[in-house]
Amino acid sequence: MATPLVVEKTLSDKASLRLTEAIITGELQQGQKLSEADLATRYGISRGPLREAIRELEGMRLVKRVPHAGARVIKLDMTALADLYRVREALEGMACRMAAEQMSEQEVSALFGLLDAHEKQIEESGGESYFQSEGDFDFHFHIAQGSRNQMLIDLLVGELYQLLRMCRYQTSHLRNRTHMALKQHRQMVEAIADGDGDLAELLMRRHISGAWKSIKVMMEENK
Amino acid sequence: MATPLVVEKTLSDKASLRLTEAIITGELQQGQKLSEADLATRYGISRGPLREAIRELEGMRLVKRVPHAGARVIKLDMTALADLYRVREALEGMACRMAAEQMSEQEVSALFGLLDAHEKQIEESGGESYFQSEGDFDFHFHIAQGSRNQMLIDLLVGELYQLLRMCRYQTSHLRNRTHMALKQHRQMVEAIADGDGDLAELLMRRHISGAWKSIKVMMEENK
DNA sequence: CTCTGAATGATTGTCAACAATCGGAGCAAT
DNA sequence: ATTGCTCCGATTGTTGACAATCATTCAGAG
Repeated sequence: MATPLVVEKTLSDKASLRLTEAIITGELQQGQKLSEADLATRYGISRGPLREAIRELEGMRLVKRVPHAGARVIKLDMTALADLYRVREALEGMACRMAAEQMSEQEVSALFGLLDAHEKQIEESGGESYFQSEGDFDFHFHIAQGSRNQMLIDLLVGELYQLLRMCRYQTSHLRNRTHMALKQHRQMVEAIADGDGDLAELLMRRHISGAWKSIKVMMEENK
Repeated sequence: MATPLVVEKTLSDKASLRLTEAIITGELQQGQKLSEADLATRYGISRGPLREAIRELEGMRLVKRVPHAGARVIKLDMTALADLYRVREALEGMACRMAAEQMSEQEVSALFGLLDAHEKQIEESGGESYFQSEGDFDFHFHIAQGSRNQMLIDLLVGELYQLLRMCRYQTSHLRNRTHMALKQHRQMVEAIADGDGDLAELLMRRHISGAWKSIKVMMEENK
């Protein structure tokens, strides 16, 4: 395959990526104002491309912009997180259903392989949660791909997963339910292997609403 | 109500609105290239704001942009439409469930009033389809609002409904199922009035998947 | 005749200066 | 002391010129 090794990117695209990472990792804190002049000089570009990058982030719902007053990083409060998980429940549920209807056998066996690898990682790291979080993204990413629905894929991978990563950074001190999650993932893949769309969607929705309930109580405890 | 009569908007925001309408109404045809210089002079603004507007449309999935090659209006082919209706099924289904769980009595009775008004319109216009299409938007808009989920509302109203309007313009020659749709709307509102989230979601999903099947066969006939 | 590749024109990407707008400090009047 | 006004600095919005990139054309070699 002759894909170019270096994909030429535009300055605003690069700035968009950098800003995205800065927001997700908390380098730019929630609610913080984005100063065009400051960021432009810091990134060594002019304000033109930077403004376009901010417009792009606005489309990804990472910043909110108000005319003549600038852009601010969104605040992921409880309400916003509740909204996010509800939307995920709907979209990922549908993705899981469609994956069950359309994934090839190879993809399904690749999913099984992924689960085994995750299990191994969890055992080796003694329940260390970081790897499982990465593994969780892996899993959901593959399910989304399996739906064959490009709009669904774009919404999940391009927008919601960024917000989810932001949430994970914020709540990284909370231990997460790795074993429970892995078990649920396995159940889903089995439903997918059976081509059982109804069950696959049901399981994914339970998985996500369960995750939300767990996060919610933990956040209320630690607050 | 003391909303300001003249809302000061930025040039790129105005350009964004104009472009959106131009794309939805077909003034800018599907797949057509957007020339920055041409559009800028036509709208009487410079290329800076116009570029930002295009970035915004990209976020709404109305155009696709490729670096150094410009932006083109998306093409709503069968695949894209199928994807769209599937995503709508998931999101509006969830919205309908949440509306059933959270709408106030006043909102529910307002919904009943809306249905009566639509019925009257349909009878008066003898099944004229245009009003029903507008009425359909009204209905789905109110359901989305009733979910109280801002992310869901933004996704549906800000992105998907624009694509849907574009689709309606494209298929306006096809007669649509006004009476069937009205009946289904009424069933949904009754489920919402009962606070029956399960049923409300089920009905909405059937409503949308049914609409898609109907559109699909009509498009295949007329092709 | 076909294919390669260099010149060229058109289009997009970037920049720095200029204009418009907002928010707050300071001051005066009640 | 508080309210309202004015001015001013800071920030965002806009512009036109300049640089970089792509697509096309056309000349020439095989």
